[in-house]
Amino acid sequence: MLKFCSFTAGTLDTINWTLLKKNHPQIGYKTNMSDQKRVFLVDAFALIFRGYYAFIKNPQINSKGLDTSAIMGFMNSLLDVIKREKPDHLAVCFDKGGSVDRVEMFEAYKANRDETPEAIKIAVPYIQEILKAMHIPIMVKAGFEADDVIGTLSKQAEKEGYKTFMVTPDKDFAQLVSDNIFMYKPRFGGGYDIWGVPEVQEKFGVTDPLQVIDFLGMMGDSADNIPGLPGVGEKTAKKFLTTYGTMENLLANTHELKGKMREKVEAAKDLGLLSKKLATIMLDVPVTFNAKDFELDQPDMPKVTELFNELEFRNLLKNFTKTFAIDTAEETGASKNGSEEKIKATPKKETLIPEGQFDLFAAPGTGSVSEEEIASGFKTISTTNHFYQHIDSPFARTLLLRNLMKQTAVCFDTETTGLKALEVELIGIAFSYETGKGYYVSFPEDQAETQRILEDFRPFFESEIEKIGHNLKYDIKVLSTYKMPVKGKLFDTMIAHYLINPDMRHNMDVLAETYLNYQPISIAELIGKKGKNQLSMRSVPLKEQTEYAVEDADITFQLKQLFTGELENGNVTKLFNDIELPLVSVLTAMEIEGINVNTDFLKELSVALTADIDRLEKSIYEQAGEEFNIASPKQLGIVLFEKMELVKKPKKTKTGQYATGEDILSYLAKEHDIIKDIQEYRQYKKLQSTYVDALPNEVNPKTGRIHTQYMQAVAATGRLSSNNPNLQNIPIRTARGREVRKAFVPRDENHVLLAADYSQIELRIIAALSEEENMINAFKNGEDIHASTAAKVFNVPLNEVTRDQRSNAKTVNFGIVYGVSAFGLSNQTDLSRSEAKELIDTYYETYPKLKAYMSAQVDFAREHGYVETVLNRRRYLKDINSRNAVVRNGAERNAVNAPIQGSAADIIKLAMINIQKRFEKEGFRSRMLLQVHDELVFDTHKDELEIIKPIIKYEMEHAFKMSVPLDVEVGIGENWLEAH
DNA sequence: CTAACGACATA
DNA sequence: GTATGTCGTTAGC
Repeated sequence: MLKFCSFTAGTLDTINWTLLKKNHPQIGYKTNMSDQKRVFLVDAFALIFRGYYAFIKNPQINSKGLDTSAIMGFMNSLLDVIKREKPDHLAVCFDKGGSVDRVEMFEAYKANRDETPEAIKIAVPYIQEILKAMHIPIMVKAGFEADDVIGTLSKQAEKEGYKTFMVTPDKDFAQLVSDNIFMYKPRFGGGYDIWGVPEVQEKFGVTDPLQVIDFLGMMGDSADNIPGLPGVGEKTAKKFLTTYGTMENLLANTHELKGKMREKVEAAKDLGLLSKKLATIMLDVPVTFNAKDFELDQPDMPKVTELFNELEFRNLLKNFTKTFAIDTAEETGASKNGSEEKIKATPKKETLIPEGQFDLFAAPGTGSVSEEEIASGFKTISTTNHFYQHIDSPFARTLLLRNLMKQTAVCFDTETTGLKALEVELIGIAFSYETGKGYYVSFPEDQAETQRILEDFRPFFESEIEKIGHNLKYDIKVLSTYKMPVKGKLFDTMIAHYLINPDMRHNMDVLAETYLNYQPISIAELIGKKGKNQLSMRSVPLKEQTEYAVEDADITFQLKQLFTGELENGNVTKLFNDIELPLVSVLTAMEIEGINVNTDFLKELSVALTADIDRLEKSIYEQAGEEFNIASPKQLGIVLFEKMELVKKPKKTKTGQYATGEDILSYLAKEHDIIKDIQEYRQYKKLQSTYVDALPNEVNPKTGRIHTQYMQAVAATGRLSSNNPNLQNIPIRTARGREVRKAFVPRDENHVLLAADYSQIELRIIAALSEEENMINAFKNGEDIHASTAAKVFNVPLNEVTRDQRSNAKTVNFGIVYGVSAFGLSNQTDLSRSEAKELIDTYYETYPKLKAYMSAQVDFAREHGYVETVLNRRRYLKDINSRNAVVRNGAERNAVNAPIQGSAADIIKLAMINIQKRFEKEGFRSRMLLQVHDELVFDTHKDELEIIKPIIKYEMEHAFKMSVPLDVEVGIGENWLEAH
C-alpha cells in the first residue's frame, strides 16, 4: 500500500498555499515550502482538554450516555492536521505519571489543578485505540510530560534535517521554536496558526525563543502552578526581558529596580530561578527519534470504522473516509485534486440564476464542498449554494405573497432594532419554505411606510398556513406592536429542541452546527459584539441583511424537518403539540398584557429603606471600629474573622474567602450584636437594589406596565423561568420584603387582582405517583399534610403535634421532593446528623411506597437513561451510571426530583391553556398576567369576578386527573399581597 | 468592559 | 438536597 506522503510536491503546494492565503494572508509560511521532510508531533492532552472545553456548553453525549466531547475534539483537530498537511511523519505524545523531576523540584507543581473531568479520563483509552487502528505511533515515557518528549524529539529530528511541527495550543512550546521547529496551533472550529521565530519574537517581545523560558519563569503560569516572580505579570515580564534579557541577568541587577518592585523581586530570587527551571522543557528524555517509526501508514479502515461507529461519530467517519478516499483517488490517478472529487459526489444542478435577476421559482442549486469546509469541518453560507432574494418592490411583494399562500408551511424570522420585542422597530422579515431558498422583505425607518408594507402580508399571517420559527414568541410580539396577529398552527424549533434535549442550549447557531453541520453567519460579525459599539441591524447593507436573515429562516426550516422525527423518537410529539405550542400563544398574550405597578409606592418604600440602611451602616461601622464596604463579602469576612475574631476556625468558600452567607451569620448571631445588623443591612440592600429601585425602571413607557419575559426553553425540568424583570421571585417571606407585593396592583379601579395557588402540588404528585395510601388519604381528608406527617412519624395524635414536630416534618416533606440526605436535613433543622437519619428512616417506614417509588425512578433512569413526567416530558440523566459517587448521587436526586417538579409544571401549563381558551371563548375582559410555578395571577374585571373565580379554580384543579385531588386557593385583593 | 463569584430572592 | 434570575464586587482582559 502506498502512503499519504506519496503525492507529488506540486499538487500539495497548490492546495496548501491557497488555504494559507485564505486564512492567514499575513503569514508567509507554508508547512512544506522546501523539500525538507516534515514531522508532526501532536501534544495529546493539550488537544484533548481543548476539545473537551470547546464542547463544555454542549457536551457530546452518545446514545449510551458516554460523554465523547474530549474524543471528538481531539479527533477533529488530528484529522484536520492530517487532511491539510498530509504529513509524512507523525506521532502523538501523551503524559504518563507527570514529571517526576519537576515535582521533586517543587511540590506544588501542577498540584492545584482540578480533578481531571470524567469525560477526559475515559477519552484517553479510546483515543489510543483509534490511534492504534490508524497506525499512528503513540509516544509515552513514564515520568515525563508530553512537553519534554516532544521537545527532545524535535531537537533530534532537527539534527537529522527534518522540519518539525509541534501540534499544540500550549504557549510554553514557544521556547523550542527554531528555524526548523514550529508551533502548529489549531484554532477552534478549524484553521491553525503557525509560530516560527518571528512570531515568537513578536508575541513574547524576545529576540531568542529560548527567552520564552525566562518570560514564563517571571510571570508564572497558574495552569501549571509555576509561581513566577511576585507582582510580575505579562507586561512587566516583557519589560524585564527587553532590559535584561534573562532571569539571571535580572536577578543580578535588581539594584536598578525601584521601590516595592525591587523589594519583592529581591526577596524572591530563589523562586525566580526555580520558576525558570519549572518552565524549561527538558531535551534529554530517553527517547529516540527514529524516522522510520513515525512514517504515516494507511489506517486499518474496518477497525477505525468500527470504533467510530461504536462512538457514534457519524460525521467524523464521513470526514475520515472522505480524506482517505481522495488519497486513493489521487494515487490511482483517477482525479487530480480533491475538489474535483467532491463535485462528482454532488453534481451541480443546471439551474443558474443570473445575478440580480428576480426569480421566485428557481430551484436551489447544490453546492460543491470547498476548501473552507474542509478547513472548519462545517458548511457555511459560502460553501453552500443558496438562493436568497431581497424583495423590495411592490411587484416583488405581490409575487412573494402569491407563492407564500400556496404553501402548507412557511418559516419566517423578523429582524429588528433590538431585543425588547415590545419596544423595537421592524427592519425586515425573512421567509423560507424550501431548503436553500428564501426571501427577505426589508422595511424603511418610516414607521407608517413599514406598516403599509407589512399590510401586504396580512393575508399570510392571518392564514391557516403553518408558521415555522425559532422562538416565535418574540416574532409574534414584535408583529403585535404593528397590530398584525399570527394565526394558524405554529412550529417553534427552539421549543422542539427543548423537548428533544432539555439539558442542551437551544440557540440556532448551536443547533445548525449540531444537526446540519452548518455554521451560520455570526451576528457578532455583522454588528459587532454586544455592549459597546454594537451597531443596529439597520446599518448593515441590505445585501448582507438578506444573506443573514434568510439564512436563519432557511436553517430553521431545515431544522423543522429534522425535529419532527426527533420529537417522535423522544415520544414528545403530543407534549409539543398539545402543551408547549399552545402555551407559546398563552405566554405571548401574558407578556403583551404586562402588569400594573405603583411606582410612587415603590419610591416611598425606597426612601424608608435608605433611612434604615444608613442607620444600620453607622451602627456596623461603630461596632467594627472602622468603615468598610459591607456589601463586599471579602471585606466583611476580614473584619469579622481577622479583626474581630468572632470565631476560632471560620469557614472558607471554595475560592479561599471567608464564607459570610446567611446560614453562617445566623449561626454567629449569638456571638456579637453586629451580626444582626449585618443581616438586616443585607436584607434591605437586596430589597432595594433588586426590587424597589429596579422595578420602576422596567416599566414600559408606552404601556406604563411591566412586561416580564417567560423563558419557555430554559429550565431542564419543564418549568418556566421569568426575566427582565424576574417576577417569579418577588419577596414574600419577610414582613419588609412582602411590602414590595403591595406595589403590584390591578390595571384600574374596575379591576381587582386575583391570585390562585396550588396547595402542596408537588407532595400531592409524589403521593399519587407512588400510590402511597397513607399520604393519599391525608390529602383526601383535607388534613394539614405536615401536621399529619408529624403525627405519623412521631407517633402522637394529630391534635398533639408540637410546632417543632410539624416544622421538622415539613422540612422532611420538602426534602423528599428534592432527594433527601441526612446531611442536608441536619443542616436545615436543629437536628444532629444521626437524629436526621433516624427521622428519615422513620419517615420511610411511615410512607413505605414513597421509598419504593424513589428507588424505582432511579432504576428506571439507570436502565433507560432518562426519567419522565406525567405528560412524558423527558429529562436525560447522563451521570446516572457514573463511577463517581458524588456525580451519581446528584443524578439520582434529579431522577426523583425531575418527574415531580416537571409534572407540576406540566399540570399548571395545561391549566393555563384551558383557562386562556375559556377566556377567549367567553370573551371575558379579565386577563391572565403572571405565572409563579404553582400560582397564577389575574387582572379580574369586577363584573366578572363571581363567574371567573370558580372557572379558574375548576380548570386548575381538573387540569390533570390523579388519584389525589388537587386543591387551589383563590384570593382577591387591591394588590398582590392582599390577594394571597 | 466582561466573567466569575458570593449572596439572596422565589417555588 | 431540586429549579431559577439579579445584584454588587472583584479580578482579569
